[in-house]
Amino acid sequence: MPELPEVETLARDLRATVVGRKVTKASVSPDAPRLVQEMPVEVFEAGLRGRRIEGVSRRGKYLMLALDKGMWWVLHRRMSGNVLLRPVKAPDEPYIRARFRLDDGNELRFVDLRKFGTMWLTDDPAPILAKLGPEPLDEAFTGDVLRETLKKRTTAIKAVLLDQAAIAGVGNLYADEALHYAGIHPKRPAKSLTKAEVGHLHEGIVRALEQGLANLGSSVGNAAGEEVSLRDHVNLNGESGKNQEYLVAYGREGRPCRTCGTAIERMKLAQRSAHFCPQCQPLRRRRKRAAKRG
DNA sequence: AGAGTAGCCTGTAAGC
DNA sequence: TGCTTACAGGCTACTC
Repeated sequence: MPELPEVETLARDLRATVVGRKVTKASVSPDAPRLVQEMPVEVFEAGLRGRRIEGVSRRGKYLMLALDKGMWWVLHRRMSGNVLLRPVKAPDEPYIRARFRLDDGNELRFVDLRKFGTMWLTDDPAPILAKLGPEPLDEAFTGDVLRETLKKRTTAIKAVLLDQAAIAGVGNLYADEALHYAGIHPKRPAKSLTKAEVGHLHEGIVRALEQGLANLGSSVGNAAGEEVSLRDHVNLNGESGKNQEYLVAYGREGRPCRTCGTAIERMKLAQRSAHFCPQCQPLRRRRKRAAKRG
């Protein structure tokens, strides 16, 4: 699913391909009535027409395209949203919810099986992004910053990692990965983490996200060998990422922990599946020696 | 105010 | 075999 590494990969691909291009036509499918936010679809389509893309950035899981005339095109992929860059004449993929013709013979296609994706056209993106917490890959995001956030929270650490107001851009997959790297059980109350554990978690978050980014994202739901698979994240050219091959926790239920060989377990937490190693990520501190009985 | 959860959405897979 | 149900999950809106 698109989290920080997947959205950042998309932002980088777009920066290399569509900056300087002009949108000559925008059309949103009538079967995606929730795609455009806060304005009628016709206003959105007319507002994008003729706009030049001047820059591409990312905040949390939001993709931001800076347009001329001070406008911003903001996009959130949610669960199954993908952006593809294709020649106008290329055959359609299934589930195209909107298309944006460019002035070079290509078009951007927003493909979204589950229709959770959202877009805005605005002269001020700040309200859309207002609740987001710090960017985990910024230098300003330190172990101390994370410790300040966690010390007030009584809920499970994994629920906090999923809270975009606590840390922007971490979702279910990278939260499981970060907790595994840190050796922390997903159910541990956030405020119960020691200073050392918060340090390990900080390192785990950065490590999980940077590895995902280096591998151009995780594509866990796509059928192997399918050229353009649309059940999960694909990049601008339609290819899957590679990070699913390197995951240590997410989606590995029943398979051996890469550290100790114990079977990875799955549990329900905060209405999400949480994957963890019961040996490397114990809920309670293990006794140093087995208790003697009798 | 923090915590917990229904609902949005559709294809796949498990269960009867 | 064919139908029903559960599941995947980012985020908002809602309740307690």
